[in-house]
Amino acid sequence: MDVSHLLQDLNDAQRAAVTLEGGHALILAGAGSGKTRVLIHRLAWLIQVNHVSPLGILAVTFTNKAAGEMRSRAGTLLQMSPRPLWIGTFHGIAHRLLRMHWKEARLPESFQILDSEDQQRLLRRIIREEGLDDTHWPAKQAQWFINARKDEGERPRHIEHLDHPATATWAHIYQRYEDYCNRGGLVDFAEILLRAHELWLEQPAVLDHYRRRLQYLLIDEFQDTNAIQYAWLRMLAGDTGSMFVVGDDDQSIYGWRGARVENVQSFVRDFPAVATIRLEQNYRSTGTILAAANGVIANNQGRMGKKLWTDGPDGTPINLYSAFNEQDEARFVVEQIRQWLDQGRRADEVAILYRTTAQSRLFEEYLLRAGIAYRVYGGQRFFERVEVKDALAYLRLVLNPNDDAALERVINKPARAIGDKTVSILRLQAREANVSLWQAAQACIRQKLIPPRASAAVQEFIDLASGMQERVQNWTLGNQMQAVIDESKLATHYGKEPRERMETRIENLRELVNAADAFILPNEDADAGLTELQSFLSHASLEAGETQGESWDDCVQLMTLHSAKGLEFPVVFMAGMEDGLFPHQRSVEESGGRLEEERRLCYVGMTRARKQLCLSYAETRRMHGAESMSRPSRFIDEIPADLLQEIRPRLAANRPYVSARPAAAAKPPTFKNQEWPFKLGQRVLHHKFGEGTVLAFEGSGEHTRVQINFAKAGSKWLVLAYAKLEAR
DNA sequence: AGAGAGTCTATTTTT
DNA sequence: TAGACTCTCT
Repeated sequence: MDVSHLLQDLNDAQRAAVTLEGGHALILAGAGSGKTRVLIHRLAWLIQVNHVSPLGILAVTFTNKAAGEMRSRAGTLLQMSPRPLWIGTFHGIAHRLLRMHWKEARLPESFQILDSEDQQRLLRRIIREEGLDDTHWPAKQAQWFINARKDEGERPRHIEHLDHPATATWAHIYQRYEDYCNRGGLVDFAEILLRAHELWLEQPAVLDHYRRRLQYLLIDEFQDTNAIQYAWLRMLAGDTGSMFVVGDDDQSIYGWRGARVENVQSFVRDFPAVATIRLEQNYRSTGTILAAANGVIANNQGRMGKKLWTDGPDGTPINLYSAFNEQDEARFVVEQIRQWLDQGRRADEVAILYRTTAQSRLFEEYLLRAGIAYRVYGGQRFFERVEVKDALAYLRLVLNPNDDAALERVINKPARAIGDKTVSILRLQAREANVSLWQAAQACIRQKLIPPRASAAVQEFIDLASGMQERVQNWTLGNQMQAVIDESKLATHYGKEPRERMETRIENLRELVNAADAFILPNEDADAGLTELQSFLSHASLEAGETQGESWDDCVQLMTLHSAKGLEFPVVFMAGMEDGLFPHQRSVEESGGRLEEERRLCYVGMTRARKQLCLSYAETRRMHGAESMSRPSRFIDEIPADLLQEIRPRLAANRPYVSARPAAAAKPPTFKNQEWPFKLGQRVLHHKFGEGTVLAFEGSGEHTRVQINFAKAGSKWLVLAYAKLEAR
């Protein structure tokens, strides 16, 4: 067979990686070095050259998006259906294992997945139920504690230092939470991984089956694996499996949620004869951008070592803008984008990256005002919307009435006179008898433990749910969804909200029915023995859907530095480059390599840019309602100075104090007071805001601002130099 | 049950 | 400062 297509267009290092003979491999793949390409070509190489059965390969990624891309690219390259390949996220694959081996994993067949919101609600309830004060014991922290333990593979019984009172309490909450989950057949995200690990630990026969079958393991973004994921991989590989691991220690930015860069080093230690290959040639950025990024990351200790290079052009210098405040920064960035667009370039070639989500707001404001289309990454996803989750909760009850999380969510939604009082009696009963709320509810009615009125209401709810269960059983998913929404009368619940809010909710429910209608049971889920309903619900939790269904085309991209990982843009703005914001204060204060992680984040951000990179910072920023001054990010100092070019506006905004920084560029001509082109009270015309009256001037020289009362837009302060006012 | 007042908190996010 | 959240009162 001709396999030249597998090696064409690969550089030497890439080729070496793809064609490695057996054994284990660590591919240290720098940003933009063709990492995904190597992974996919390796996969194809195994099949087409080494004649490995597609069934013998497991490829693991972190996000559904990455898994999807890998699947489709593999299909294209191999010219075959990627169906038999096991490609998926850690969670997706672990989930599949649990579905196939629910008995061995000691789970009920219809176990449900709790997303983090469900988990947090459940925890809040447990904490209150335990009589703990939830200001001292916040659910969020409990969630953090439990997930961190699970990520380390620890059950409550494993937790030591029970003599430490706080830890003892958290462990106790963990235990109670576990009881709840087991009772209702509920599994959170961390639990999926932990269970899958325990499944193999406790069922040698199952492990043996998969060890024999999956001999070739390809892992993407290895630097993001946590302890349990690594343990799971090691277990699967055993002594015979072959690991092909791709990652970049310099792009490890998820330490705060349990990722262990050390796994990269451990890998080399734990597996024999690991071949290490570095991919350092970069196909994305200009020489200048790479030199700058290299300069920054070089300040980190204990790296595996890697230096990106390109045989492309050096490109333009990195721009640096020192803004007076955050408003000025946003104004500047948007104006730069305007200029870019005026050159006839596309908006979707531009990204604005920032450290914290809150920073997006100002940019949105200014973009909106400038009439430039934009898209903000992150935010609420479809299957996480309240109304969608409410409707799904009913569906979950249809599948498994013991799902306490679902029952609690909707038992009084819409209001059916089942108040807190009643529900807490149910909880108490459930806890005492160690049964689910559903069972407890029936017991309470039978034993007359709740007053007659409430009892009737609860009975009504039980009838509703079991009625749904019976009737809906053999219907199509879409009809089930519709029936559940109709019969629950959820719409009446939202009916009381403001009109606009209500309409979107109803619209989303309609969309949910459409999604159910359009849902096709994936083959792998069918193979795992899932019903359509089970599969749909699992999908809703494991891939909560796109953030926004909005159009994707030709918008300026706004996102945090974290969510920019893996993406690239011709033009990148990194905003808020201030010490305290980036690196974030919390990371500076905390020990444990947090600062180095911030530096890696900076490295990730910079290497997103293909042609142009522009950094900006504000000397003063309004945060949490207070004005604060800060100095430029230390990361800026780490960029070789000759690569930076400071951008000065023709006229800067008003500065209340003199910057200590030396001005790099010569100052452009400035206005003097006498040269004000307008008089107070004069009528002026603005291209956007229309006609108005000059109310005041502020500042002088290049800082001159002018206040104008516009007939339509109201009163505004504008920087004179930018306002382009016309006298009337 | 719902409005309105008061309180608290503010890093990053996927599954 | 603003938004989410809780509590209180009707």
